[in-house]
Amino acid sequence: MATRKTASTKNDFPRPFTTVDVLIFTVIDDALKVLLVQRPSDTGEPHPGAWALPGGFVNVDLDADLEACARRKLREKTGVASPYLEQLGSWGSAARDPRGWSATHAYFALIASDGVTLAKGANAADVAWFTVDQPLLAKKKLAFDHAAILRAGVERLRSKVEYTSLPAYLLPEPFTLPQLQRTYEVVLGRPVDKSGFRTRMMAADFLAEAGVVESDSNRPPMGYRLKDRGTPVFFPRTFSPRG
Amino acid sequence: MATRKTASTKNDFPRPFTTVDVLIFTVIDDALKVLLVQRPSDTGEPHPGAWALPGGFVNVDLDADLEACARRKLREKTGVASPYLEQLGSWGSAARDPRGWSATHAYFALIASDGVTLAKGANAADVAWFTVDQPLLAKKKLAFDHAAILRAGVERLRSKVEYTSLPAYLLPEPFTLPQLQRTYEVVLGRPVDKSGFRTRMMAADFLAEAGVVESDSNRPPMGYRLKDRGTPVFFPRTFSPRG
DNA sequence: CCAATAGTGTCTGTTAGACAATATACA
DNA sequence: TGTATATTGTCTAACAGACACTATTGG
Repeated sequence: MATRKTASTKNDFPRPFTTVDVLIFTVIDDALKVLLVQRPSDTGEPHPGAWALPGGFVNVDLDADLEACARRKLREKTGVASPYLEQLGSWGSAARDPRGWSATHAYFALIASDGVTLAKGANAADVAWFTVDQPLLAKKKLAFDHAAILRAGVERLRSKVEYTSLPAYLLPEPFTLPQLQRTYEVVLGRPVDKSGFRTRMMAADFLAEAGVVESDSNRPPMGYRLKDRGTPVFFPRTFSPRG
Repeated sequence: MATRKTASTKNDFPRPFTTVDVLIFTVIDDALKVLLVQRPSDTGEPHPGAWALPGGFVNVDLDADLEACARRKLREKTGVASPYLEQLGSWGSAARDPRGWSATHAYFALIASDGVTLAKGANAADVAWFTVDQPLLAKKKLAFDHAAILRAGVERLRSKVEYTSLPAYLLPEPFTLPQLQRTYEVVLGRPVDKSGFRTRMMAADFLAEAGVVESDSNRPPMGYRLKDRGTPVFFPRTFSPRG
């Protein structure tokens, strides 16, 4: 980087805006949800009143790095401090923001819906969960290029759920295997075989028993916690290892 | 994004630098190579004389978007216009560049080594291919955080090679199946079974016959081209489709 | 006919998906 | 004992890895 043609060290050329946006996913009522915020209508900023991903400019004084910035946004909106957080990608162009050349760094977070208190502003309706479904994804109503970013995030999530333990981050601990299976099914949008699912989960060896959990009725299920919340598990893949 | 606290529309706060860096990979002499450029020693810029990834500041006037910027860097260094290009991720922090808060958008490109003419500057040795091996990856000699970016890129490449047709972009067309297999083996760093490899490639149905190719001796192999250079093929994965 | 590489066939252990059976609670 | 959910077991078709074999060229 930084092979500048001029011998000057001033670096006084136009700089794009740098922002961070966060896709915050959870599961509520057997549906995948994403957090959106409504943009202000009275400040002269772009896309007044439109729904957008939570995010904003990198604060050079507050944010040590991009991920810290993403965590700050998440904390400000949900109060959640320790989510699963992954970088999704970046989107930058001259056209995406009417104020000028801008580049956003998108992250996506997976959190459990319990214990989340949405941070409302003056307007009580300016932060809300939206169900991730065709209407939301097809609708072009989101601010900026946030619809495209959301589509990319959902695609990435669905893709990774096929071979990782990511859905476990969408549930409060302890959770049961039937709950986890339902979460997989919700994200994937298709049923999963019970027996194979259990075999797979146990073979991955990432769950620790946490005692039987009480349920509404019938046989009480075993509760589980993640052995290591820090890193998700990857299930075996194609081109399997050989000598 | 852009939920600024002040009602001002001036956006006149400090902006980080925005750069793009490109990991340019190819295969030469049965070894994976990456292109590095040597930083100038006489302009007062950071890391003088150190090797670095090709890249630099986004030019708000020249670059319509981030990918266009990456393509420009690639073209300037190699003359290659149509590589496989994929976004790798972004790295941004207050500390990574001594000149101030900066964020770089990293891309990685796969190109065939034939027909590449390295763009040399005044110093003929300032652009060169480096073999991607333990010495290079372990050495902390690269400028900025480029060693970390390189490690991430190699990891991503190795990972995706397990289940995609990416290595095909490292070869000039037409290529033969033995050549392609050798390329897989070079990137993966382990042997691959011939029969299974062929079955897999043919089943993926992404190669078009391009006539028998002459070789040094022995039985001449069939040459192939990609049916669609635009999109790589993904081989089947875990959690295979069910009704 | 031999050597060298290209390409195909076969065998077998493993596994994922489908589905059946059992276990454990409450009413 | 009945019912609903949790959990485990079984059966089988498909497939991947290992390895052997055939094909085609040049010498």
